[in-house]
Amino acid sequence: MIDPKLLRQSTAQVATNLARRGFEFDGDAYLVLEERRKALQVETESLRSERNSNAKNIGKAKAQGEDIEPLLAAVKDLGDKLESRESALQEVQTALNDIELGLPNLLADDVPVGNSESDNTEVRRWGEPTEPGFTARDHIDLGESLGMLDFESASRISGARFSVMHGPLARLQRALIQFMLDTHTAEHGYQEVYVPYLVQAPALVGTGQLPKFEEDLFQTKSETPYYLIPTAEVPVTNLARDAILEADQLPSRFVAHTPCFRSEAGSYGQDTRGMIRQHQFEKVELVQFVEPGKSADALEELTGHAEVILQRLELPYRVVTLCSGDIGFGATKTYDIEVWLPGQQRYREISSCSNYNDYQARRMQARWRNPSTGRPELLHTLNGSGVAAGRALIAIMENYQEEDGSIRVPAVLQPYMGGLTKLSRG
RNA sequence: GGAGAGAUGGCUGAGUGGUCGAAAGCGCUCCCCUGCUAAGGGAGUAAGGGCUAAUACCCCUUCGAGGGUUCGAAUCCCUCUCUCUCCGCCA
Repeated sequence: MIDPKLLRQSTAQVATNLARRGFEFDGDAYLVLEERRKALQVETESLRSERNSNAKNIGKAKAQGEDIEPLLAAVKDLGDKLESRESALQEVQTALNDIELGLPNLLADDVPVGNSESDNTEVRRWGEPTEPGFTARDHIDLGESLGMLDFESASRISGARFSVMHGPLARLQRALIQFMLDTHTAEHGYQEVYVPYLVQAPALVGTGQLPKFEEDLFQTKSETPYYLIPTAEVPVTNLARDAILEADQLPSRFVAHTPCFRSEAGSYGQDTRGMIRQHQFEKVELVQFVEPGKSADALEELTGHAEVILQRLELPYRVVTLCSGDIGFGATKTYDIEVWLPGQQRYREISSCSNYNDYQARRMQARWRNPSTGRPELLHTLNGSGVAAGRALIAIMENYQEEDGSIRVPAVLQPYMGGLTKLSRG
């Protein structure tokens, strides 16, 4: 959520910033509502104040044994009047809140303007695109011919956009997850957390998936409705909900491995084959809570933590800054890390690292106590994949393939594979 | 799933219709006192919102959540959620 004060004091600037995203914010309509809110709130509160002092006087009079009938008469129609103002105020506040929850975050100044993925700007590259010296096969071809990737069973069980992995390949994904968790906890200062995979609506409102993107989520039919998490960002970031962290607790870094569930509504026709875009995938997620003012640096650092994983896996990648038209709803700035996939002859997203500044914190009331003011203030939240396990698995398969269709195991993962150095048929 | 108990400020815990945003204690902050330490004395110490140039006043809201009764609710009524204890079931 954007600071409501900023919204009403600098409406035009906000609208200009949001326009870079192609988001149209009707500032005038907002200000009309805001004026009504102010008038109604001032009126409502003064009526309440009047009622309170009357009630106090009645109490005093009664205690002294005086006749309270005239006082009661004087207060008679106050209740009705107050009630009508309260409900009018409530209505306006709900309308304002709906608008505010529907606004994307303000963009950082250095986010490039653009309309689509093609306008993202490359920041750096690491490694050279793998040249196997033969025609590279894609992960589907490789996995199926190894007998380790089984889309047929998956579709029989669950339909499209699921996969079944067998034996060493399934283990390789587990190895990857272990390796990533170990690296982030031992070397990057993250604390591992285990979190619920089913969450309730307020958690998703907090991180920004709701109310606007409900169609991307799976929901249970239970008596209390739950949503399956689309990312660990949701439960992990909500750890700070309604909290006031002390200054010495910041920065606070968490890492979690969870499955992620996405309905992928609207993605039909894209990446329909293979493991690139599925309803269920595994991800290791990094989340940070930091002091405001330090989040820009923290984003660089967090992105670096994700990059380390790819470097250790010796997977070529590049980092791009998402442009204003491609960046996510709640982010103020996002770096995508794209890994080279020889089977597709292009870079594909494997991690997305975002700074949300106080956008999520405001929705969640996630605060810290600023020692210089002594007051609770909103903190800043960041998150990034560190990295998506399913896609990392694809990247390993395609980048480590041999001409005979076998797949070498990256050196850093071999200890997690019981010393196995190669995935091969039979 | 069954039975019972409970939810109050950073913590413990009082408060069953009025001056209660809330006793007392602990903790914390500041001041005083005291060779040092220990002890002692005093003052302060919730959050959100409105108004505002203001983190100054003033006002509103909040005692698990939501509704209701009332001139007035932490206190009475209803619904829900969560926590704890015991039983059952289970990984």
